[in-house]
Amino acid sequence: MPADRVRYATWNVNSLKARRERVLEWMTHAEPDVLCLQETKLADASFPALDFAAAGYEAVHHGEGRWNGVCLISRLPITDVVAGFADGGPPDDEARLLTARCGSSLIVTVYVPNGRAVDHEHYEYKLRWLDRLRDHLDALTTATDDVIVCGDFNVAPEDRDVWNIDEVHGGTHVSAPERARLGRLEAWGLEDTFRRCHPDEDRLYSWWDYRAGNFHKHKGMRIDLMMATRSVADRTRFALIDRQARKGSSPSDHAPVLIDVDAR
DNA sequence: ATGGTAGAGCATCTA
Repeated sequence: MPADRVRYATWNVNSLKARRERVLEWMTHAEPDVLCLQETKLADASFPALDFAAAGYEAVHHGEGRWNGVCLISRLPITDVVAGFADGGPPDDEARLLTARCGSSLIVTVYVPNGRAVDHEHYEYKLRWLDRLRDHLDALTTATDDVIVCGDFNVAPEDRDVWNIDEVHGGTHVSAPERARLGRLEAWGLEDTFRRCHPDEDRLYSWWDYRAGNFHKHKGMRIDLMMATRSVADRTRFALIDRQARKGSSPSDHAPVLIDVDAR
């Protein structure tokens, strides 16, 4: 990785305890400068910070134990760490949001609530959560800053980001209200950098259900996103979903997404 | 055949 570019990656690992060796191995060949993980399913005390330190990375983790959990792993110095929302509202019961400055960029990693079904109470939580995310950004930064908001959004931006719009369980991930929240983040000043690098390609997914052989049938969705402000998006030269990392024994149900950004 | 798998942890919840 030449020093004139910074490589950012995001990966929902579905338990860092189960995926620790696989993540460390992936890092040795993908060589991200900044890696955000979701669904670590770890308490902070169980986070394997030493493994990442030995590989040359600083790390911060925001977890609760059994579910959720997000972390930020970086070769660049990590400062200004904020766990959860900074919007002035009540604390989130669930560990889904972590913000920090890595070098000169503000990195926000998210594990957006799944929603379960559009008529479920959890779906309302998802919509409120996405509203709060925008307020969180307003509280900490502006769209003229170098900001990356990445992670598992549990929303597919467009119909072409889903293998079959009619088969999406419970109608979540593709509903108009969720996409409207994504649109509000875009209106705030964030851009889907992966889509910008691949404007015309379809069937590019980042998640495949473990069940029913969906990965091998390529029945997936693109729900893991690298959103960034214009100053970052304009310098994004490369974007990739690493499907190789979804193969082999004991994979996560998500593939990592990475982008290379030219240095200023 | 209206399910299927995986991870938490030990009955069932979450995705």
